Amino acid sequence: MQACGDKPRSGAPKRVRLVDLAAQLGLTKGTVSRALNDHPDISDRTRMRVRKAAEKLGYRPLSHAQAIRTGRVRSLGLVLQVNEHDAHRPFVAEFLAGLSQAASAEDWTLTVATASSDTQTLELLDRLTAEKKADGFILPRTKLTDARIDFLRMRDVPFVLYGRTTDTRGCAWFDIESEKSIEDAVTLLAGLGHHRIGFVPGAEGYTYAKLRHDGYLTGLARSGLPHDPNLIAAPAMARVAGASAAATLLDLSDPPSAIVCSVDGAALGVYDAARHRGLKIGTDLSVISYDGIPETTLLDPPLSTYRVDTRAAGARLAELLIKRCRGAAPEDLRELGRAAFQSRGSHGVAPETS
Amino acid sequence: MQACGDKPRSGAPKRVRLVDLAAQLGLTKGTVSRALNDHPDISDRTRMRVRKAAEKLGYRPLSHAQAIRTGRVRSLGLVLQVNEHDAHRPFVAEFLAGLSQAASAEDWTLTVATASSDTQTLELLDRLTAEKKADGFILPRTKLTDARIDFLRMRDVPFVLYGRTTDTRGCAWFDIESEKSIEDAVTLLAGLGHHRIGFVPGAEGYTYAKLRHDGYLTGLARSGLPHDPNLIAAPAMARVAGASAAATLLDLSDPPSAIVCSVDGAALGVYDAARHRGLKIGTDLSVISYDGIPETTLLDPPLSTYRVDTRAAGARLAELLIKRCRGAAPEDLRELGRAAFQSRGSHGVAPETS
DNA sequence: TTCGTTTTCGAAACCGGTTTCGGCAACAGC
DNA sequence: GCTGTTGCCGAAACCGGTTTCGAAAACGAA
Repeated sequence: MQACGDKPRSGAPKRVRLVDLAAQLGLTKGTVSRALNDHPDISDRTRMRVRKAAEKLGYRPLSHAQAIRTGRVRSLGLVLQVNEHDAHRPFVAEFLAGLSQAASAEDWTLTVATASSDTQTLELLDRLTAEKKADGFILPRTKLTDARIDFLRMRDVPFVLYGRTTDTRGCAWFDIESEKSIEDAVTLLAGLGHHRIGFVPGAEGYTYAKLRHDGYLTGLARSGLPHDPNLIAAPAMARVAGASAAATLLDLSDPPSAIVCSVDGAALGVYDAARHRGLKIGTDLSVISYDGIPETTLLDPPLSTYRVDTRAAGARLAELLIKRCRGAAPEDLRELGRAAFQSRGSHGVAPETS
Repeated sequence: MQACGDKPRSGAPKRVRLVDLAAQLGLTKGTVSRALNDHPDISDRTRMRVRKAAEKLGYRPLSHAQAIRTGRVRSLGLVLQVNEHDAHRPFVAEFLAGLSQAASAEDWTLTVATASSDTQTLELLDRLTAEKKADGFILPRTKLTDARIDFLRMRDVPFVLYGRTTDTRGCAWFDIESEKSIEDAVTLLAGLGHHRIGFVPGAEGYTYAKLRHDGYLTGLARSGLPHDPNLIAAPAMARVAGASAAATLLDLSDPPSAIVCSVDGAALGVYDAARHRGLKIGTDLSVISYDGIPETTLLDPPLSTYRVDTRAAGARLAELLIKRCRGAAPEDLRELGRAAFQSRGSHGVAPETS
């Protein structure tokens, strides 16, 4: 039973402020504040006494009241772009879970906004930084040259990339080395006897698209296969574009016996194109893709793909950004991870007719 | 070219505060503040002059500095529960888009946290309200008796339900009348000659699960069909549970010729169970479901389902909650919407052998 | 015992806004 | 011409914390 004044059945128990706590203890609010924030000029005895009283009275500082002096709101910003390709839609929940869980662990929160264009994304970053709704930002889906990075760099606002970029000055990042996975896929297929391996790139401009493209070429080189530009289709992020990309490959006079896709969304379309031509996935045509979206298990046969642990990525990004906001140098906050291959039924040995 | 002091090439242009703006205008900060907030005791001439200067200098108040006096941080809180059933995962991106877009339109932001249990959800609500990280909360997936509602009601914190609940005191809400859709589905199937229509309920405890169950019963009654308790399977939210629920229905001595699912996730499993028994969906067995997740178009045949415009729902909820935070009575903030039927290939006339 | 440190805390300024209060000037009414 | 409003703005308090500064008290060394 906390010693509440004499309001008998007031629904909302009055918030306890720093001064209340101080009065209760016979100290000044400055002293109490320093005690709670572990300043060295407070005796251990007092510090403990204050802690216990704060606990008992349920004192919790208002974050915006702290922010006014410290300048820090303890919040991570995230501007999601939801329009264009809906390919990354499925990851959002997992990504959020990782971010917010890691943020909560440090008593931070997550401020989310969504934009439908690059311009609107910059406007939102502008507003969020101007009003100081967040201390720093997570930038997903980074491009080779990325306007968000330029903007935040100019304003001296901390940020962490989920991806990489060309101009690395002041950049911290966490990224999955998808290029290694694509390279692996090519090597694996070559080992199964495939000589002609097609590739469906991701959307132009994004760093990961270029890296996966590079990974494809590296895989070919490592396997001693020639590079035929005809085997590289048009970029595709989703089912329909994937189908037409696969169509151009399969209609070649010398079509590939295997196709590697940069993203699972495109692979969905590859299945369509193959079905349409009477090709059986896994025997007539091998497909390996990347991402690990839930639909891949629904396909027949299930799609072999490299699965990204999006939740873990989010968690790591949050940790890095918090460190960055606390003053760590961006050069010390650069990490890479790997996707995990899910070997399922969509790839097999090359057909003999090849 | 703004008249900046004399720092020549400083990367970060110094933030302009209220006092700076006031000094520039030869006014006091109190006057400027009142001018910007449209107080009636400021002349139009001054108000205009202040506005223009604020625009020119790019003045944006710090939201946490305002909050300290006003008590409002202009932020909507959302605690997502991501663990248990991953059935709602696909909606998250759309829901967020709706919420944050409507919030942005009013210059508010969205604070998101994720929990993996009911207890953790309450802990997060506790922390977010204690630190005042949000002015109010959106409560998705409401239950018949919901601890979150009790908690927020007790603390006098504004909230809006995405769903309904039993004890409506102090509750504002927006919800889709899914019970009407389920009722429609049953009626539609009965009209196609189905006499025995099975039902796969949603997870127990959630209001929508009970409502959809009610809708099923209403649909039967309206169609003059008898209610056979054997036709109601165990609750299922996802593919595996859906498959086993469908199995028990299909293995009845007098199995249904149609199955209505409370959620699309369960319907995925119904397809599995049907395939396993050599039943052709759409002819041997009709299936109609609810939600409109993307996977439904991938199925063969595509699943007939009632699609919810999750983005629009999010947008409306944000608008309602902002009104609620501004003092509107909860009783005036109660709205209902409808899902849209996507008639696809998974339902048809009842087989004659029935 | 005395003097210089060190420890510990109170007092007050401070952060950047909002809100209250009071007074001056302009204006109307008689 | 004098008073009573009204319009408009300055001055200062205020919100709830954090941080600085200085002084009293405790401590150690000589």
